[in-house]
Amino acid sequence: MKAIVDCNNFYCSCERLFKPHLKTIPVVVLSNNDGCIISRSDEAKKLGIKMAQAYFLSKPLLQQYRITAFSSNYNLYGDMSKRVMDTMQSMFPSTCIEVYSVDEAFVDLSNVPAKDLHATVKELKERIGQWTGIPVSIGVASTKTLAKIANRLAKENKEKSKCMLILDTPGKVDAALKRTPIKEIWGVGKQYATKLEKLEVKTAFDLKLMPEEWARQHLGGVVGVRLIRELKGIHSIGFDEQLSTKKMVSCTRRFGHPLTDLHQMKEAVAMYVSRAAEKLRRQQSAARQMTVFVIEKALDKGDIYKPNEPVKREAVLPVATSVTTELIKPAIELLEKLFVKGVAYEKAGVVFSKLVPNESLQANFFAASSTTEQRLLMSKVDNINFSMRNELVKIAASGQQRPWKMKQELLSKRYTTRWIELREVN
DNA sequence: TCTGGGGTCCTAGGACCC
DNA sequence: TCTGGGGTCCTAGGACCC
Repeated sequence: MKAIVDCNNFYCSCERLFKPHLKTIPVVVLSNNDGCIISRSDEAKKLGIKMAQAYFLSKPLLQQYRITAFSSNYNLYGDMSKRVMDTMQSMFPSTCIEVYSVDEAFVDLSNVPAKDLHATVKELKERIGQWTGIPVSIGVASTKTLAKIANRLAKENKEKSKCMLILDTPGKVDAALKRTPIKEIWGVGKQYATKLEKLEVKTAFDLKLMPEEWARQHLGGVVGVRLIRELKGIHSIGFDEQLSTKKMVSCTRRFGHPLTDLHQMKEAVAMYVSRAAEKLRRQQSAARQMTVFVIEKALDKGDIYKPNEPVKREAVLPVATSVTTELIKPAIELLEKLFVKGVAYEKAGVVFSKLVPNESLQANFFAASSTTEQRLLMSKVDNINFSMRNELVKIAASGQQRPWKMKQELLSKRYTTRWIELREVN
């Protein structure tokens, strides 16, 4: 059996942890730039606050119901996520845990005897709650896809399920599948859902009965076939123990307000390069290729917001590197080629791809590769930035004033990772 | 004024090779 | 009146996830 452990309304739960008076008050957390709502407490959901709603559009509703909003505080969420995962490791070997996202992990329960399943799951849930203060829901079934379905149903009625649901008989599985609309299945997005509904395939149970051949042709080939098998209880989606090293890393952001000035754009891009390069170094790899893109400010058409397509340029680097200074130069050159005077831009981004692990770096005979000193410098910068304050040490090209910086007007403190921001108890 | 950011996997099709 | 048949590698684009 496999379990999915999912933190309830994760970002909101993190915010509440250090503000106990918010326990019963509806809470939402905003995306970068305070753009839209990306996490809602149960109370906020009940009041009709929708996921991904634009913040400025929902403001009246938030005020009307006295909903508390926060800017996203990824330092806090990242640290709490780690604590939750560590707690799981206190009960299971790390080879049985697959961290799937910041707030979710799969656990392989093959070694837990059927009779102990319920008690084990209950203990896991309670221990995470006790040790970290984060409430979680756990779904258990024979495949990952079914476990996700179980988890969703557990959340649907928390009172009754106590945030746990184990689908351990064919009868329970089918009942669960019949209660699951097609669009709620893990792996079925909007496109597939529309396609399926036209064929009167409306629940997960209906999909399970579809022929695999049909899925092969109309549901993304092997992806669709795998999906149907998983619904049938045939384990078809592998278990990845380790956090695998990423195949691309990026840093892309909307500006605080649209930019028309090349100089400011350069600062922003230099900043994004620094961030993405840090990610490269953290996973000990270097990039051979980079892409820079910019997005022109969308016309205000009144009704729905439709962003413009990104305009991009790529560069192949002479040698793979993760040294910020070596990456900024080509990035700025790409930006200069992309930039058009008089155009207002709302967003830019940097993507590093063709990543190679540090240990297999191939020196290019014709290009000087990063010296040991440069790498050492980078690791010192990373250490200082990590232990002190974010960006205490930064590359001069990324600017001092930063008029392009994103908005974070409702930011909470980094209670768990900065001494200076520790919560005080009077 | 204000609408997130960062990833993955798969497929089709083109270029090229023998 | 009908163009060989495999391979491989690469890229763009589509779909999905949280």
